Amino acid sequence: MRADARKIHSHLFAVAREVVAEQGAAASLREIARRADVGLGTLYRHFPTREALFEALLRSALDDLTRKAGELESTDAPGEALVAWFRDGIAFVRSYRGVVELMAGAIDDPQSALHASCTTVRSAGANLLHRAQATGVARADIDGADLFALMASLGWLGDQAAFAPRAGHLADVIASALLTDRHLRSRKHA
Amino acid sequence: MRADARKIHSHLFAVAREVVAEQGAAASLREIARRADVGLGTLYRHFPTREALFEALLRSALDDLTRKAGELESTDAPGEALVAWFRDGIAFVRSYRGVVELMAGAIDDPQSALHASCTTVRSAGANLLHRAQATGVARADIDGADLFALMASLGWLGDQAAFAPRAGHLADVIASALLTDRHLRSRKHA
DNA sequence: ACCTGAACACCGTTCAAGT
DNA sequence: ACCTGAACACCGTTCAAGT
Repeated sequence: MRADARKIHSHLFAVAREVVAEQGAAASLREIARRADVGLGTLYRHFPTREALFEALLRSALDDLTRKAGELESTDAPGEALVAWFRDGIAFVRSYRGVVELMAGAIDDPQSALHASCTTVRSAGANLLHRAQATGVARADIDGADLFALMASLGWLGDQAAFAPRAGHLADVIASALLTDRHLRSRKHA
Repeated sequence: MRADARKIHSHLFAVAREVVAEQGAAASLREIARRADVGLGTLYRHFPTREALFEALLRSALDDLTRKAGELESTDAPGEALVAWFRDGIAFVRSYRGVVELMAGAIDDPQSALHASCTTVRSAGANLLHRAQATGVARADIDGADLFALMASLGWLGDQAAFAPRAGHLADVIASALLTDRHLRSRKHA
């Protein structure tokens, strides 16, 4: 990439982060180009799709989330690790208002620039889930895709003004539903 | 209303139902007017907002849902009634793809034409929830707003192609989380 | 009393023309 | 090699003009 292009790229990235933080994932691409003082075609050249832009915006938070799953696996008990990561996952999908819609559309679409990111998150969660299921503390009738869907639905709740105040509490309710009685009893006795 | 206007009104209603069934709640209003062979301003005259149109489209299904809550209260045990109505509620919010977003926006906005419809649904559910809580079969730490939010989130899952296949199963998982151990034990012994 | 559709202010996406 | 912005095909919403 030419030096001037690299400069525009990072400028666009910074402006996009700002606009998306303000207006959410449905922000107008025209508005981003406008604020960056760049032709609309230039934005498309650097980020050919909305998904490509978000892939860039989310990359570092995504890497953090994947790393976190590994850490929790070595530091926490299976049930606690699963629930803690579930919360981190919800926080991640709430990085930007509306991003969860983009992720829901990408998880089953190999063409999407966000596809790999989404499947990585799903796998990281599936690992923690399987570990918790193997020790009998997580219910056996859900899989990694279910865990991802539940995370997404809680992210969506947080995006809706009317539901956001209760989203945290509902995350607790659902997190507890991931665990088995055996786990819940053992925590009471601890 | 003049006779010709009444005729156009019911024609618009029928065409809107058709287009929305095909394209979801985000369908273009222009497209509806076009297919109805009516000026765009005429659509706006009959249904001044998207919410007003959906209020009309959903009215009868909404009435059914409210009546159903009363019926279940007199025919079913508190826990079973709650869970059965929870499923009906999810089916209702799934009447049309994307309608759940409209409802989420309306529940806390008294200006919305859908506001009354949404609060009616929420109340009907709250009654069944309170009854189940009074007999100790539903967990005490959720309220009618939580129940409504959970229904909405499951409706949203059903709207996402990637999540829809598991939405039914996830509804089971969450429905069971609404109930207490006491209820679940009593069912096992039955 | 009711209907019409042009007008306005926006979108996303593409691509010939410029530097 | 890269950037530009007009062009195209859409939106939602309003409102003067018509019947």
